[in-house]
Amino acid sequence: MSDTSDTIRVVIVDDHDMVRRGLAAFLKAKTDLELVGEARNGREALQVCEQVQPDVVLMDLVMPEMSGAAATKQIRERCPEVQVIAVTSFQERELVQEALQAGAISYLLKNVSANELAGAIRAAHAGRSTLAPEAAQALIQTAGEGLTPGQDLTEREREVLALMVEGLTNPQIAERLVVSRSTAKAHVSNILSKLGVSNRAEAIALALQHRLVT
Amino acid sequence: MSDTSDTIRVVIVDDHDMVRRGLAAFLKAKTDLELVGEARNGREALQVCEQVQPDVVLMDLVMPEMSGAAATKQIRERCPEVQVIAVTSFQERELVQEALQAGAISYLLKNVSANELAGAIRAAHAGRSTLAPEAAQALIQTAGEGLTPGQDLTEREREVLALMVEGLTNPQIAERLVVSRSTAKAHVSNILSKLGVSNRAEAIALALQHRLVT
DNA sequence: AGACGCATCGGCCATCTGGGGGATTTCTCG
DNA sequence: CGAGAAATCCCCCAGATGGCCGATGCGTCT
Repeated sequence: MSDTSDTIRVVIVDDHDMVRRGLAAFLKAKTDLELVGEARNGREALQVCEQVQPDVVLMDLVMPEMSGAAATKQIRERCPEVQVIAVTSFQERELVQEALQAGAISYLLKNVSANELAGAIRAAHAGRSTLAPEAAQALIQTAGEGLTPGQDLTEREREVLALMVEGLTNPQIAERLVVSRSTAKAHVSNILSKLGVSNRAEAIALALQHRLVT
Repeated sequence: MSDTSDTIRVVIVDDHDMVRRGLAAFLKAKTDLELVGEARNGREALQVCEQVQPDVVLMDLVMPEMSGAAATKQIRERCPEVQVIAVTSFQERELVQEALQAGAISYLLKNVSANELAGAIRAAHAGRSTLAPEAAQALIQTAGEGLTPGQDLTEREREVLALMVEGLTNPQIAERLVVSRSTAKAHVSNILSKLGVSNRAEAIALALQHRLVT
C-alpha cells in the first residue's frame, strides 16, 4: 500500500532494548531503509513478519522463547520472499552453520560498521549474500574438519554420551539404561571410535566444547 | 571546565558499533546525561577515562583486547571517583562476580529499558548500586553454593586439570609435566577431592561448565 | 531374500584409575 | 626456629576402562 518500491522494509528482531534502539536509529538515518516492525524473540518475529511482510529481517540468534535459527526457518517457510540476515555477537561454527542452514542469506557480527550493515541489507534485498569474514572462516574450518564431529552418533549413543558427561561410569550407565555392562561398554566404545578419541575424558571434553549434549 | 555539575558525564565502552550507537542515541535524549567518550575495548577505555574523567562508565564485559573486568579494575585503581556500570548480555555467575569484584558498582543486562538504564546511571553517580534481578539471583546462587567450585585449586593443580580436560591420562600428564606417575596421580586425586567429585569424568565436565580452564 | 545398521549380550586381558598408606624437599609465614 | 602448605616420589590393590574376539535378534532398504 504505502511502501514505494524504492524503500527496503526492515524488521528488527533482538531481545536487547539497546540493540534495537541502535539499529532503529541507524535505519532512520538511511533514506532507503524503513523500519516497519520489531520483535524481541522468535515467536514475536513470526507474527510480525506475517503481518508486515518486510523485505529484510535483521535476526539476532540468541534469544529466549524461540531461537533465531528456529524463527528463521519458520519465516523462510511461510514467507520465502523475506530475506533474513543473521546478526549476532558470536562467531561459533555451530551458530553460523545453523543460521545458514535455517535459511539466513547473510551472517554478520554485531561489530559491523553502519555502512557495512546498510550494504548487507541492500545486498540481501537483491538476493546477494554477505558473510562476515569470521563467519566465512568458521564455515571453511567446518568444511575442512568434515563438519562437527559426532554427527554420525546414534540416538542411543547420544544418550550414553550425555550420561558420560554427567560423570557416570560404565556400570552406572548400564544401571541407568537398564542394560548389561557389556552393552554400556559397547556403546561407549562405539562413541569413542566415532568421535575419534581414545578415552572418555576426551569424549566428554569434545562433547561439551561442541555442544553435542545440553 | 565546561561541564556543569548538573550533567552526568558518561563514557561508553563496547566493541559493537550498534550497541554504542543505541546507547549514544539514548543518552542524547536525556538532558542530564552527556556522552563524553567512547571506547571499543578495555585498553581504549583506560585511555579515554584518564583523559576525560567521566562520572560514569557503561562497560561491556565481553570484549577483545582487554576484558571489561580487567579494564574496570584498572579504572577503579587509577580513577576511584569514576563509577563503572557493567552492562552485558550474560547473567552468568562467573561474570557477575568477576565484574563486582573488579569494582563495578552495578550490573545490568542489555535488555534493560531506557528508563531503568537512566535510573541506574543516576544512582551510580550518587554512589548507589543497581543490580539486575538476574545478576542478584546469580550472586545469591553463588553464595548458596559456597562460590564457584575449584577456587582452592593450586597453580599446579589447575595446570593438571587443563591437561585432564585435553583428555590426557595420568601417565601422559606425568610425561608432559616431566614428573613421575605418582605425582601426576597425587595431583589428580587432590583435584578430585577439592572439586568434590569421584572421577575425572565429572571433574572435566565441571571444569568446562564452570570455565575453570581456558 | 539378503545386506546392513543398531542394540543387545558374554568373556578375556592389558592398562588405567583412584584410594590407602607413608616419605622427602622446599618455601613461606608467624 | 617450627608449623604448615605444596610438590615431589614410592608401594599396594580393588575396581573401572577400553580393545578385541564372537554372538543374537530386529528393523530397514534394496
